[in-house]
Amino acid sequence: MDSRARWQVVYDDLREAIEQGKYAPGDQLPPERELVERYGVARSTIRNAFTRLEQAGLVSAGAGSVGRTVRSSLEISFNATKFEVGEYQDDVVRGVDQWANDVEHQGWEARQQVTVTQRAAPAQVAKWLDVESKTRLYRRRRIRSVRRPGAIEWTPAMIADSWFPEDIATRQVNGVAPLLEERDITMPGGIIASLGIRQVKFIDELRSRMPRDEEAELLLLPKGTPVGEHARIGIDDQGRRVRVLVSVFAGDRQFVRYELAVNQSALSGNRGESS
Amino acid sequence: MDSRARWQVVYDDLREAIEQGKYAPGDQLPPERELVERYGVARSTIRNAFTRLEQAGLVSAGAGSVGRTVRSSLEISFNATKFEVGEYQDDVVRGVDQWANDVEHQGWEARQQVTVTQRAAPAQVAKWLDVESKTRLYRRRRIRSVRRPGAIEWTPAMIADSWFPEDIATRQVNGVAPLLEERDITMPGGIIASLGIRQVKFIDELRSRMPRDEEAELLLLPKGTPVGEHARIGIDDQGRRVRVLVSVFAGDRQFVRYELAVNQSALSGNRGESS
DNA sequence: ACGGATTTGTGCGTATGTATA
DNA sequence: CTATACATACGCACAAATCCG
Repeated sequence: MDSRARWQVVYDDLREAIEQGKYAPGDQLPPERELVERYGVARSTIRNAFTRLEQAGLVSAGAGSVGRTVRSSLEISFNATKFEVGEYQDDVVRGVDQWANDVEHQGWEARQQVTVTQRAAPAQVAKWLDVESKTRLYRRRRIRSVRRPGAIEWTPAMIADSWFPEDIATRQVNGVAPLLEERDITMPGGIIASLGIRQVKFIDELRSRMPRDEEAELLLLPKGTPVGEHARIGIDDQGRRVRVLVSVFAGDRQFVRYELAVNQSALSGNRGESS
Repeated sequence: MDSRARWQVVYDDLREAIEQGKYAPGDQLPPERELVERYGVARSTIRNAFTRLEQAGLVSAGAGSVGRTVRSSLEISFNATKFEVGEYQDDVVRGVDQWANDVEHQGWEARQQVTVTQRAAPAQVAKWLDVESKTRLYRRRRIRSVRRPGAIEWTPAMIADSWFPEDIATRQVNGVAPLLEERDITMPGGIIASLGIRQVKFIDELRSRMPRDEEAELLLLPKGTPVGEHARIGIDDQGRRVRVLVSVFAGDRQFVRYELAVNQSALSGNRGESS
């Protein structure tokens, strides 16, 4: 009758039940033992179905009496056009940067932890900055976390790594090199501008990929959760690539937003759009 | 000595070998049977390790003599600022749209298959278009594929679904409704403009998520491959949301690119950027 | 066109370890 | 401490896909 594999029958049933809301986000799913009885199959078959539900991002697991539960998504947006490019009004007095500002407008509390290290450029970073691979660079890492006001637990939401060539990272203002300070810093116009660098253009690249092991650990990612990678390359008025900001965020917690005004003259001169 | 689980020893060894290039993209990995002997563990333990390598996107599998192979990435970029917004010059005579144009500049051949259906708005689409859920809409789907010149096989790269309200989808030019035509259409200024609609603003949302079953099938995604979802909402001069273009692409084949000019006046008036 | 060899896919049963409430 | 539930691990058997001669 049913040509589907046994694990797939279980998979389809559970998936349908979840999508129809019979199990709400956070609900506990039946334990393996119970499904073994209900379907009359081996435990490994049930586990196969669950493994795939985890891969599909619908279910997460924890040993003990938590069992398997339906995943929920937080859906925080991050506006990449307002960020740096546009009209954001930040609060230097409160020491809040633009990401935090954006997130707080959506009803979250935000914080970040900063670490600065010197290290050889990974291949991809070298390509972005247009330098030799393994050039010594400075990496300013910010682990950004959010929580609902009143909540106790912080949820890590983003790893934001800025990479700088040595001469830029070590530039000083008033006797200190702000990019090397391991704390949350805000400066009028942004740190980079305060160092006398005029960024005139950004190139953004956005990718969807599976996390590296380190990222999965830092972001507390359940198995099978993809990440978004947002790389912003800053180019100054000399055409030099002065830094790249690589933001890695959990796909189930955050998305990126752009707002673009249509260039009417370009559009009318344009030809052939097959929307 | 080694507190790692047995499967993890195998996982770490293989992962390191792949990352160090001992197995190049496309290379075949040792079969399960051989690793069972080498490590002296059960086959299910080896399979556990491989399952996680597949989840991490490093390895893909196929029964028979193909065995397990190291995955490669194609890395096609897709410029979201030039697309519709910017200065692209397309070729109406050749009937090439902007996506194809972009891809062909990177040395690929491109084609797309178009299907148009009428259907109830899914919840997410309804939110994007700001209409009631289940409103009848038209969906214009384009399956976009690429290949290297000279190659035989087409690789599906993107599912591009445009959703329109009924009154817009059925609008006619010269007696035909171009949005309902199931073929590749290009028009001067784009189809939408030719229908008398002036889009003045786009809102783009980008997400990283696991594919739905249908998407995995259409894009021939190996297990554990995430997708990028790029939604472009078009807003006309009345403030109406006239369409949403939802592009779903394989994370291992394509990424999105934006080029942004920095608004210097906004930036200098801006305060507090903690790059 | 077919058959055999290889390799992964599916499935069973069982046992023990580990995390959680 | 204990019951529950998932994690890891062993071994076995047969099915299905693929490639090659």
